Amino acid sequence: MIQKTDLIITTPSPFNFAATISSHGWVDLPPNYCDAETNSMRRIEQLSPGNVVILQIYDVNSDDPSLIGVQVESENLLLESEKQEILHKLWDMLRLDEDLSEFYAICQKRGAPWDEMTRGYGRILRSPTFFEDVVKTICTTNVQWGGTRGMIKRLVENYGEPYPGNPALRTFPSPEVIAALPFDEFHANVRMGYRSAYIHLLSQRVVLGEVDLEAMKRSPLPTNELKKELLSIKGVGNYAAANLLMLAGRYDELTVDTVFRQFMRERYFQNQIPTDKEALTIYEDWGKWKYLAYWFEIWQYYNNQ
DNA sequence: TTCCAGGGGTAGA
DNA sequence: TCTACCCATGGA
Repeated sequence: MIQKTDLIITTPSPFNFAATISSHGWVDLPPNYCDAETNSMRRIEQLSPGNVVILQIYDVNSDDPSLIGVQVESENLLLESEKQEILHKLWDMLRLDEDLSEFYAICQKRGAPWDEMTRGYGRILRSPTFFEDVVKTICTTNVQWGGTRGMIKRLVENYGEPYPGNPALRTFPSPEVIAALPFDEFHANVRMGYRSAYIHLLSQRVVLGEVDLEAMKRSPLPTNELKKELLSIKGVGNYAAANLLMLAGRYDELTVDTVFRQFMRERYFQNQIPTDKEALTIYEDWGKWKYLAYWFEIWQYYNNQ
């Protein structure tokens, strides 16, 4: 018997749900699904006791952006602890605990167009586990976006836990599931090229306790030291480490990739190709907020074209 | 068919 | 720290 449970999250102000779910491509990578028409997001998630549920996350009222609704579809009536787990995970995914007041104050002082940022922009969607964020980031390297989507889709379809009411809907696979697979089988099914070895190895190291990704996400270490830890993960280089720092809530590094280089060339260098060093000087005075400044500019640039 | 993508690992300077 | 070379995969 399908159960539906409605939950409400009251967010800190300012918050902009639409800007958060469309903040980057993560909303289009399974087990996340974007419904552009209703401006909502769906996610298939496994809870601690093992239950797989469907989360439909939406704006309760566009006039009151501080309220987020969550409709949970499940096979069994939800326990109170499961409701709390869902709220906790969504709080983390939407980064509702991040204090952006210092950044907003700088944007306000700079005036237009930066002051628009203070209308709740800058909370960039992430996954409930850092493992999922690391795997997805590795699958964005040296591949076009369509390729990334294909890899993650195959990973979820092959190895995610199915939702009982519709086995086509699956969760993001856990490191335990991936680590237990024979590598050849995993490699053949996910078709991630050389990335599959990195992800299989990472899963094994997580299961063996050799890498604690959740501790990295919440590490008190200075950014440069945390970056070294991230770079020690095979498959994570400069671009991926910068993306993961951003996902861990640190904005002092920029993701130098083909998107960054093309944007900088068009926006700041009159279509002449700058060196990476030259391009990086553009956001230097944003200090620990570099990535959010870059994110806002590129988000505006491609949404207004 | 060839090219190359939201790069990274490794070896060798 | 920098450079050269190789790396699977699939879309264009």
